[in-house]
Amino acid sequence: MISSQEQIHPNHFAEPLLSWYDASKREMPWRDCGDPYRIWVSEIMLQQTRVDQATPYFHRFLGHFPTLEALATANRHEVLMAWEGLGYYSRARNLHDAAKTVLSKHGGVFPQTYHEIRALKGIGPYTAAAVASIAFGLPHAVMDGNVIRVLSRYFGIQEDVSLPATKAQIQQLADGLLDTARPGDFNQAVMELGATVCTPKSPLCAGCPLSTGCVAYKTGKTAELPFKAPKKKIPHHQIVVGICVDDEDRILIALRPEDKMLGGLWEFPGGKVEAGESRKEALIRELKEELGVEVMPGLRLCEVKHAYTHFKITLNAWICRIKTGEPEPRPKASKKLRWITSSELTEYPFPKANRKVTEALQTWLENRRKA
DNA sequence: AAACCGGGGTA
DNA sequence: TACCCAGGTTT
Repeated sequence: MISSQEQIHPNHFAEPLLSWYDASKREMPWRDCGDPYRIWVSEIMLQQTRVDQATPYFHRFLGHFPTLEALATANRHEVLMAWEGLGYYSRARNLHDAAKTVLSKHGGVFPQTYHEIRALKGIGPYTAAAVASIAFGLPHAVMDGNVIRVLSRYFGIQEDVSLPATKAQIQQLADGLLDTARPGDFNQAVMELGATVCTPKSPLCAGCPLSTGCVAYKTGKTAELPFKAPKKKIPHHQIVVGICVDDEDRILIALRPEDKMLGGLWEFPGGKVEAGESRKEALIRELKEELGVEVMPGLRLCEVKHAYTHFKITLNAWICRIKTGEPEPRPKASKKLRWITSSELTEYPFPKANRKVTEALQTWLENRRKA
C-alpha cells in the first residue's frame, strides 16, 4: 500500500506520459481510426498476443470481414480459417457470436456503454474498458499485463500481482490516474510505455517519462517488480496420430468438438501414448477407440514438437491403412469425420501442430507422384 | 483461486 | 529454457 505522502497527483503522471505518447507512439492499423469494429477486432486479437504478431492477421481478417455485418453473416468455418495460426480459437468463436449479437440485438450498431460492451461474448473487464475508452471516449481505465508492470514498479508494489487483491489495488490506482479528458490515449499510453520502455527485462528507464516518480527506479528494484509466485512445471506428452489413406488417396480428418480445446478446428485422429505402451500400440488403440476400426501403421511421416500454455507435446504421425474387412470408420459421439483429397487440406482450419503434418503430407504425396 | 486456452518472440 | 504477451471463461 502507498502512504498518503506518496499519493501521486494524476497530472504528474498523465501529463508527462501523454506528452511522451504523442511524440513516441507507434503506428497501428486500428489506431486513431475511430471505428468501433476495427478497435474491437484489434483488442480481441491483442489478448495475450503482441502487436507485431497480431498485425498481419488484422489485415487478413479485415480483408475477409471488412464490416461487422460481414463478420456476423459469415459462417464459423470461414471465421476460423481467417483466424488459423493466431491461437486461442475461442476468441474467434466469441468474436463471431458477439458480431451476431450486435447485429440482432443492437441493430448492427456497436453498443456504446461499458456494461453493454462488457456483456458481449469474449469481452471481459480489460476489453470493455479498452473499447469504451478508445472508441467512445468513456472514462474507464484498463488493466493488462503492461499496466500491472508499469504501476507495480511506479508505486513499488511488492505483493504478488497474480493475486486478485493486488490486481484490485492496481485497478484502483489506474482509475485514479486516468486522464478523463483523454481516456483512450491515456490507456494506450500506459500500455505503449509497458511494451516499449517499461519492459519485463532490461527496462529503458533512461528514456522513461515517469522515471523521476518511479519507486522501483529510485530504489533499484525494477528487476524484482512486478513480483509473481513461481510457476509450476508443465507436463510433456507423447502424441500419436494416424493419417488414414484409402484406395483413392483420400485422407481421413476429424472435427474437434466446439467446446473443447482447439474447438471447431480439424485434426488427424490419435491421442496420448500411455505408460508402458509403444507408440505404435498407442496409435492402433487410439484409432480403434476413436474410429472403431483396426489400422495398420505404415510409414512414419514426421515428428512435430509443439508447446501449448500448460503442456508440451511431441507428435508423431503415421500413414495408415484401414485393415480389409473393417467397417466404415464411425466417430465417437459428437465427432464428425470427413474423407478429403490432399488438395482440400488447405480449405480446413488446422491447429499449428497438425498444419505441420499436412505440409509434410503434401510434400510426401508430391514426391511419390513424381517417382 | 486455480485451471484452462495457442502461438510466437525474447533473453 | 523460462518468461511473457493490449485476457476471458470455466470450474
